[in-house]
Amino acid sequence: MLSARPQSDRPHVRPVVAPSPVRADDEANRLASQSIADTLALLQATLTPQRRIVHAGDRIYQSGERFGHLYILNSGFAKIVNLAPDGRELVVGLKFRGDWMGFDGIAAGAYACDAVAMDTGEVWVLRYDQLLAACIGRPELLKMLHEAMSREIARDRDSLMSVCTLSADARVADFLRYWAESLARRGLRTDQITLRMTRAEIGNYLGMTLETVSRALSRLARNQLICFVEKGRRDIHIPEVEALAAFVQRSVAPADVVLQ
Amino acid sequence: MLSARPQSDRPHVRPVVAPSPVRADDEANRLASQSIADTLALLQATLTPQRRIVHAGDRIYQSGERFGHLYILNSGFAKIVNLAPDGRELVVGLKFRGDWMGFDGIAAGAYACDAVAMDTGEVWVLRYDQLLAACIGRPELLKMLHEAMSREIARDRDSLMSVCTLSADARVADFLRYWAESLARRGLRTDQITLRMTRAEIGNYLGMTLETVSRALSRLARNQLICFVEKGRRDIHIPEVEALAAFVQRSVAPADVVLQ
DNA sequence: CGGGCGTTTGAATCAAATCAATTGGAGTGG
DNA sequence: CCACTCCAATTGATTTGATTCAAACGCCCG
Repeated sequence: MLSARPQSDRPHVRPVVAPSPVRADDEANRLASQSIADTLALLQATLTPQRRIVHAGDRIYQSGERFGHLYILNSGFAKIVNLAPDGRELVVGLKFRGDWMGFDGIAAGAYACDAVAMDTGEVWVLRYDQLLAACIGRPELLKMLHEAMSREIARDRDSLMSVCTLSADARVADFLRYWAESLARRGLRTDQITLRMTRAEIGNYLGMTLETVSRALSRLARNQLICFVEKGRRDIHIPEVEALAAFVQRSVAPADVVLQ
Repeated sequence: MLSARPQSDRPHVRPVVAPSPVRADDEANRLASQSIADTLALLQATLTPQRRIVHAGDRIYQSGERFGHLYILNSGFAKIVNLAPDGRELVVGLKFRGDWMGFDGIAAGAYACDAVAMDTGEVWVLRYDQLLAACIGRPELLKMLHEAMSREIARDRDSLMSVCTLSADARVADFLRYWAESLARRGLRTDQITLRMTRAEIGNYLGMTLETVSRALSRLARNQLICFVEKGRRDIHIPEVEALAAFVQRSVAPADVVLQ
């Protein structure tokens, strides 16, 4: 567990000062943010979806419920919880502004998961049949729908990749990176994020126990990749998102770079 | 691994039903098989897809390649391999007759994975734009497409569930169960299956090492849940698929039922 | 026949789970 | 305001399941 001296071989701990105020990614994020806004605007214009305010803990839809609607998060955060018939439950996805929910119900005619709000927010409700009807003659709507489904498939595979190939520390780092990146793409600040999940939930999402999550976070903090913001350990400050990505990379690569 | 806490001690211990020669599942499988055949027939009738013969090891599409086509397996087996920029690679999906491939490319405009044939088979190639055009005015075609994407999303989540909540032994058992079930749904015999993957590949798919796969198989064989067919350890005989499912269930549940 | 690969199995090691104790903040009620 | 509980989180000690390292076997094929 305790290995090589830290200080020397830690090129990633750069001074907290932002290197350059405008990075290449910033433009990409601006575009992504705009794209999400455009999507929402188009939906609103063509379908005038029903709006629904949700609060932390509210179920947007539930496993077993008859499929009929798709949902889009206009604000807030949500988690997707997969339920096995035997009682196992697992957080299989996190949703942010502009994300779609409910695709899993199309094939079976009933939802296979619960979608649970993690914060106060607004959900737009679309009747699936109306959406399909609206898609006829509006190719951009269909394109949008397919892209959302495609993104979900690609994202799920990345999750699988993460749990199958990364160590616990790297998985937690990757989780934080993913969360921060998701915020960045929506034009939100990423230097300080508020996790809306307990350690137990994070662990459930990442396939590890809550103690392991806690230890991993402590190690990341010890190595300056993150730091906790004053009272409570829910708010996390990330000086450099790139440093987290770099850490994940190194943990995969040959080297023996380990957290102290 | 982690204990995806069973929410309560729900006694789901269903009795091991006496194996009647004609099970309820048989009818479901016949229907599923018919549905796959219908799908293929419809596609052929409306789009006359290009047919392509592939052999084990052939790439159906490759990561990075510009997206433009969707692929449907008419016969044979294929695996989907996700590639991370850092070189990690992971089998994230298995495909059987009637399965679609290439959805992951829609959003990004380029495929994110390799699709690799594991056997000689036939792939149908559809131009995505033609498919979309054909969907206008043929709702059943669009329905079919969406159901395929939905199924993939649901399946990916089940995979995640498997790697996150099951022990190595249970994961291997669940893998065999899934493979057998996939064959059953296509009207193929399931009592004896030929794995088209090495232990290393299985391990990669399940997030464990090849040695662990080998040990798990040995334990399953020792407990009569499977047995190897004469020469070579590629062919596996599964006396009762339900027994594998039951084993997975038990390994999740409280009890201390463990393989010898 | 011999080489190469895939597989099996054993022994040692290690990362993460489990068990257990403690802290600390948030909320409640006297 | 403090005493109290409750629950999330941290941290340490220990156990355990899986990986790693290593050796040997069996099958296929030139």
